[in-house]
Amino acid sequence: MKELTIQQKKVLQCIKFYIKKTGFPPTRADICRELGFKSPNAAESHLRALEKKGYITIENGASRGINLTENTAERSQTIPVIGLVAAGSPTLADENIEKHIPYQESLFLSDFDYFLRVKGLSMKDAGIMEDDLVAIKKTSEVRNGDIVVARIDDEVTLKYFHSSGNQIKLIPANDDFEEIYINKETEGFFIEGKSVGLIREN
Amino acid sequence: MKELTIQQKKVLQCIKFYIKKTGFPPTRADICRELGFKSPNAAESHLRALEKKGYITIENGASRGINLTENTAERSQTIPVIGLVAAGSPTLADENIEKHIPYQESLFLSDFDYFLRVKGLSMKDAGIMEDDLVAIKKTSEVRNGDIVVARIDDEVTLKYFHSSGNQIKLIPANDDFEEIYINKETEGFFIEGKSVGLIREN
DNA sequence: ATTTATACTGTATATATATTCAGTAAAATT
DNA sequence: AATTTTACTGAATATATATACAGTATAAAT
Repeated sequence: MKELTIQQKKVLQCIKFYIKKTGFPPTRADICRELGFKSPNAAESHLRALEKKGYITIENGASRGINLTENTAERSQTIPVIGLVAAGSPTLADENIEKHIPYQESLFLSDFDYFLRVKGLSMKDAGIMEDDLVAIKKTSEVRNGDIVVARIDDEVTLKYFHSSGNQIKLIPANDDFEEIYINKETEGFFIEGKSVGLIREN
Repeated sequence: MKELTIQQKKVLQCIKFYIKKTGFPPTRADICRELGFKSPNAAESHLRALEKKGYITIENGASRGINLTENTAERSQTIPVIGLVAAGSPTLADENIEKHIPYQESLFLSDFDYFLRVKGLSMKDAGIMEDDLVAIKKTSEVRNGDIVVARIDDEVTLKYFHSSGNQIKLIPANDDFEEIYINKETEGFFIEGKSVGLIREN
């Protein structure tokens, strides 16, 4: 889908927010009020741009006849599932996203940013099995004992985190795997986030 | 909430359907068209009745200003979480329900009836840890290799299922636990359901 | 260099829409 | 028995709303 401009994004967000708040879409005048426009035509032309780019449909002649496209509506309520690939970091770039699954607040105790699809059994003894979806919160603030997503150059792994002084240990939960020792200042080392939950689809 | 008449239910259904179809609520005229009324006042008075009974709210003066009440929208049903207690079966009786958590369709591949809070580590090697929530589908149709909720008299356990001929084996996923052998016709033996997914809240 | 898209203000207007008023009639409540 | 609620038709209307038209100005694409 074609990229939106900053203003168009604002208008789209405004529509979503208005629907969430009131249960029905805004009028041109409502959008102007929310975003500070002084002419209804400002809203009108943004709406036509959003329509042209496929983010909404407009029923001509109908009041509040704005309908969020399936993609548009979903994107606000779904969480991406990202594959844990050996090379490449788990970014939210489209090519890394397996699929989207419905999101609900308070599914876990903490909020989170994406699901990571687990490959391999290096965290087996922590009850994390192949193909499990681990809920990841993007943060570099982690504590000893946390299960973290760590990146070393292009390799991304899920391990227990333990730091003492300047040294960091990445500890697997499986005797068949080796511990990884890194220095805090090591180039290419980065903590992507930490696990805050898990879903197994069986 | 006060009971609705047949006609009022029809109008409410009509509103829900219209929103699902178009993305925005209907006008009085739209409702008339859908339900065959010849006067917009027919819709108007039904709407006011629905408002009075608390099923919708109406923003006065706004076109299509109908908002389904939270209860009415019913989109996020909740699913009970049941504790796996040594004595007593996981029924949906209130005293066994820990809490309710929001439910989302298609969270797992199969639908399910409740979550079971896991106690103990008898299924550790299957990646099922203490306090995990196992999504259970109530059924007695299970296959070899399924993880099932089995009841033997008053004891409820989560185990791998394996039957051959008349004999059933309940196999733990932890060497510290023993396999359980039962005859199909054993009194007090019952398959409550099977696992179709798992959530770990961390 | 020219066209197209973005990003608005400002005015005008046909019509889409909510809403009131006047009735009729049957069913349910009080 | 009297009142309220339900369930409409039918007409009227103020206004909420989409939308076209006339501009201005800058940025991006061709």
